[in-house]
Amino acid sequence: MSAGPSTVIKALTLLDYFNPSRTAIGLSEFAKLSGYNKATALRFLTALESKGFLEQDIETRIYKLGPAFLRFSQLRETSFPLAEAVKVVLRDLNASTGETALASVIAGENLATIDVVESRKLNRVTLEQGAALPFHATASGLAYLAFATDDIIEGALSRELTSHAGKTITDQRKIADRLDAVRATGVAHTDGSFEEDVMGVAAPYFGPSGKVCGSVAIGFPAVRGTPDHMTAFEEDVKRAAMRLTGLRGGYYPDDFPEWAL
Amino acid sequence: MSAGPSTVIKALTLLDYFNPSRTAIGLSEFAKLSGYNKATALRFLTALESKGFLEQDIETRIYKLGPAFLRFSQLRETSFPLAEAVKVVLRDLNASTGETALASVIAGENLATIDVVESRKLNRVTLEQGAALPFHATASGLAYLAFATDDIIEGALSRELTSHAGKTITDQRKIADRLDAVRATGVAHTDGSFEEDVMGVAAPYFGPSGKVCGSVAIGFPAVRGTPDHMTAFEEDVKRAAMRLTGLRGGYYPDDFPEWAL
DNA sequence: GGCAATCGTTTCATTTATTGAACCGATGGA
DNA sequence: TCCATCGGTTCAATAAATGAAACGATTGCC
Repeated sequence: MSAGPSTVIKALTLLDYFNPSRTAIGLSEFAKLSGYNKATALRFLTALESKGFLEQDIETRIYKLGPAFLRFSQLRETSFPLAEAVKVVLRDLNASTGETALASVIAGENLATIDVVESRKLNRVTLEQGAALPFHATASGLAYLAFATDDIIEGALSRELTSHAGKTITDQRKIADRLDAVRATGVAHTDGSFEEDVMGVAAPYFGPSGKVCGSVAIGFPAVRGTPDHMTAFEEDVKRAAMRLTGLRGGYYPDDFPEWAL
Repeated sequence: MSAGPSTVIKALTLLDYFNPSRTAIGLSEFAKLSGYNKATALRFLTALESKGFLEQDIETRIYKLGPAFLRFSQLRETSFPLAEAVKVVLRDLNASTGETALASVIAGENLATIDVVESRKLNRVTLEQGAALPFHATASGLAYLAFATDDIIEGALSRELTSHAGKTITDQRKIADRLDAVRATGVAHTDGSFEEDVMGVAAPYFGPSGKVCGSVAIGFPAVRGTPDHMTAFEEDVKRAAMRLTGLRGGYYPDDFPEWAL
């Protein structure tokens, strides 16, 4: 059962080691993180750099994400403006709930935050843009997974299920149950599974062929997760996801709980 | 003297076939454009798709640029906000000149438009965002090349120098002369070399290690290229490039004509 | 100031993934 | 109905990826 270890995939995987708190990486660090041989890593890095996907500081020899992303995201947006639609939807979701709103999208094996509109409350949830969201510990991740294909679910859960907080669910069976619940209602909840005293509510949005693309969510301090708030939150989040689905030209899949819309 | 044709580079090169007027490409078209075997192209495409760099419409099987660019450009911007700085600079350049302002950045072997602020005049130059700029026929290209390393210059000029308009310079020696002029003054001009009756003025901007990153430019109808306009335009463009260099945390290289600043 | 660790980089024999012609079934237009 | 073209698959031949070791240059530590 050889998965076909394409060289291209290996090279592109190096980019996944960037995150909001690690924006610059050197050769040796790449080699250590990826487990590749230093020579191999170097060849990948120079290849990526030559196409503008990385940028090497000529003095420190350290690598950063390159200008190609500027170029291609620009290009993608002209033909397929998602970023703008996301911004609008999140602003409204933030306005109606008063909480921090975020949207995520699946890119490869990662669910990545693509935009955040923060709450203006003093006690609020602050998120890093561009961060990867663990599938099993966030509402966004659960909302996405619930409507993903079986092999994606399996792939996501077969990784190590890190415990991020006291209430993180690390049992694969329990997560499967949670996903069933999400499928039934169309929304996902978390309560202290990503960070202590932080709750999340999320709903998936879909693409043109009924394929789930990512999720829309809010995050808020657990103290504000009172029952009456929650029902309002759920409605708002679902509406936001529906709207984004529409703006994206997407369709809900057949197995989506219609009554939940 | 085998150049070592890395598979990774070949795969990433496929992405270069996207442009503002071709935002979706099928397998066979990729194979034809790139000259790769269909099987090879397919393997590259699925690899790119699996990492989110491409997105395949499940019905038409056609490929588009994927969501990974959203993710990584977001990530790049949080640590290194260029897009915003560019927007500000271009708006001011547009305000002071009244003409269409654009910024470009080198990504791999291409000089790509990353942002455009259009003139509000009726008779104006309209540009497509994300388009690749030919080095030899645009002011942006000449401004960049003039301060690039010798091997980049050679690489850029060794490609076929397509004639885009009546006055396009396709003679390599003449272009070298133009580059000398640009080095002396710090600004590049074009007059009808990219499109008839369109003029351009451009200046390079630099990165943290004194390396040229791209250029800032304006494009305008040739009728407005009167001598007094031109001197003002040059000053405005140079100032804009200087500002962008500063915002980017860049430095001018030692061989930059200081009196030109 | 000198020693040691670590950095990025190069080399080269070994291995393994990449390559491409031919083939397949599906789709769609003439 | 036929033919062209689409996306995708197969498999032997081949060419490219690999990794241990070594190199020189910094860097940091005693």
